[in-house]
Amino acid sequence: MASARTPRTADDGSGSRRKSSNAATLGDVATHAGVSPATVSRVLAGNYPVSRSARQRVLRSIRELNYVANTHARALAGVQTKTIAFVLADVRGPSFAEAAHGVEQEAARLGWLCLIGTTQGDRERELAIVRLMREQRAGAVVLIGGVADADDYNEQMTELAYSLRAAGSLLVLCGRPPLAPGVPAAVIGYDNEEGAYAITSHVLAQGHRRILFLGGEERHTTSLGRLEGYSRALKTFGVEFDPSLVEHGVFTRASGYQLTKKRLAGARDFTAVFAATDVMAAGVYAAVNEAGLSVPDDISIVGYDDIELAQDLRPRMTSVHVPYEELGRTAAKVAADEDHQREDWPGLQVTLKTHVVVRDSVARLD
Amino acid sequence: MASARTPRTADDGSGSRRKSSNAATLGDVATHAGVSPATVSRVLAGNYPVSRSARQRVLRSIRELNYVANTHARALAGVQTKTIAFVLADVRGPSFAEAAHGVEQEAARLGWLCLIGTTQGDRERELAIVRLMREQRAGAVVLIGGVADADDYNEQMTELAYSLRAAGSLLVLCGRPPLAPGVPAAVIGYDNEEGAYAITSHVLAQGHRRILFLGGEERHTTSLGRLEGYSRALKTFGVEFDPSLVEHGVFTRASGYQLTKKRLAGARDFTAVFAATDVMAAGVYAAVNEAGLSVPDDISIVGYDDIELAQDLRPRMTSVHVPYEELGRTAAKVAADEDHQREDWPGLQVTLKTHVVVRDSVARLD
DNA sequence: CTGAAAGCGCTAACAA
DNA sequence: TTGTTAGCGCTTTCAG
Repeated sequence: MASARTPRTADDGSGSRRKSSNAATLGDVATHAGVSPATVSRVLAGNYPVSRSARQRVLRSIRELNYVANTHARALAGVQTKTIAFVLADVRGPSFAEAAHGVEQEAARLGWLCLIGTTQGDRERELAIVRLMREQRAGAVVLIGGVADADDYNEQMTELAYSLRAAGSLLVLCGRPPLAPGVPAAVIGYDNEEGAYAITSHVLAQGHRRILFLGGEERHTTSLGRLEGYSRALKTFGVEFDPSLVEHGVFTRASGYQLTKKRLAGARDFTAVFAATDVMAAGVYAAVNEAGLSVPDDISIVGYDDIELAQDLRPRMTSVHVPYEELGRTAAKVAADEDHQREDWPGLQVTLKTHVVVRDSVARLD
Repeated sequence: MASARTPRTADDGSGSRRKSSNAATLGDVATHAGVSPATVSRVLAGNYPVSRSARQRVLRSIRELNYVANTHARALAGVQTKTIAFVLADVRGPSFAEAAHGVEQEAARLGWLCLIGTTQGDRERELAIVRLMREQRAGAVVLIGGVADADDYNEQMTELAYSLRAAGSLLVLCGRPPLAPGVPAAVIGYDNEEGAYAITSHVLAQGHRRILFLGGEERHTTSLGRLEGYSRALKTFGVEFDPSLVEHGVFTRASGYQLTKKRLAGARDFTAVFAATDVMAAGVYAAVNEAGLSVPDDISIVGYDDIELAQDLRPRMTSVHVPYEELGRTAAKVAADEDHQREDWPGLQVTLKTHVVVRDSVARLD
């Protein structure tokens, strides 16, 4: 019934400074149930013996007062907040979304909440957000996707890793290269280089020798890794690496489109295009079609990520499958595992496998 | 350089019970700067006069100690946390992602943090998450996308709206029908019915009379709205509504594919398909192609949402454009606006416009 | 302009 | 089994 606290109904409206909400507190529940706050806390936590009758009464009071525990108070009192923060460049990227979904799913399954922040690929903003997350005392901070590498990147990230750990939290790098050994961070990745090597090899095996590589920003770790795989495959096949066949843009459809259009306007000195992401590849398709050329007869195209879109493009696109959802899921699992709080936690590095999915976008050159 | 605080390096490992992190607190800063905690707080808040010299010292100490304010403590002390929670069915839905992006962008611009939760379209889970968000004392809770309407839905959501408001928070319904008038919630929407009416009219105007409607779950508000627009257009054109031309599934590519495949296996008694979402429509394309039929010569297809994919399908798909990003942006703006905390806040309802984007997926029947 | 002190709501010793 | 009692880190009166 009426709680013991003064109901601020009638006397309200005359600006009482503190706008404390009138939600029931643990103390209210205790009073209502005729027990001490500690007892209420104990039935809530369920980690301590409480008599049946007391528990019953408390539970009833909770229901009647519509009590909801205050997370902040709880956090302040020293309980690790079960929230895992994840940070990515842009929720709209299908592969990011897939990974985010994995994180979200697993986190929910484990009863964790997710905090999300996006950076638009801006390093500064990323750093700022991670700091913000630390301020929120998130149980872990998961960074999804590559970044534009810069001289001070490693240093700053390393510092963040330590600072997070000092706060009982954990830095999880997801789809991004590891920091120096010994730095307290978990790395959940897949091999960009390997996948790119495999798919480039596939294209080369079909007889192509002039393959245009469309990458993201020049120092973007993901782009870099894929470019390396590309050039290693070239080497394996005894084809000389031609820097003029490498273009840099960003990981969007528009960028893939622009870049391709530009190249198509010049001498057509390539027979295939390897777009660093499927999304970029969609732009390549559009530009090639617009130029009145056919895929794969005139230009072969391959992508990377194997998002759903790859099956909707016509002809269906050959791509490198990356288990993004599992990546996210694993990240969440690691984040939620309290093991990493142990003094002697050895760090963790998981590398997931990728594989080429062959479809119809590469022509055999004879 | 070296901080003044004790580095917990050597003497550690002997399990100190409370695993309080060694992060600097406001008190530490105060001591370091030789002022009182209150002064530090004032400097931080910047809402009260503080002498130049004191401010200088405090600022320096903050920097030197690498101090980060504890959000939870702050929240507990009564400051509204600048976090806006948003809840959606699945981050992977491109239209949701777009809206989420809008929320995120605007929130970031305003200095707010985003909390995210996904429901997989499960009503129970949605309710649970909103409660969780309330527990987090989020400044606002934004619900993105429709839900499967049920008898008690309105009642429960209304209760939530009041309970959120009581906690100084706000319920924002985004792309979902309003609750009863007077309920303290903001509604940012677009007209599902109108858009569906427009695009169905377009198809009818091209001479089609038998249009298969592929919807989501039967009581899903979004699906429902679109179905209504569909049947109203039919009526306008004097075409009788045929329930056998309506199929229900879920808003995924796979569902669109299955449904279409099933219908294609039977008598082909339709010349066009209106998929309730573009994502479903992609599945329709796949099934139609697989059956050896051509779009739009054999089957015309239209979608709804106008996501990027619509331009990548071949032929490019006619669809209803929904300003999802703006939807999200508006939601965030409303959420962050403290106006809604006023006693006499009148509620808010915004309806954004949609429009049909005509591409190449509808054949003219003569 | 500054400091002391009283909480915000909860948890976790420590006693009983 | 239960209650009492300190805090967690910050904000904000209320006095200087």
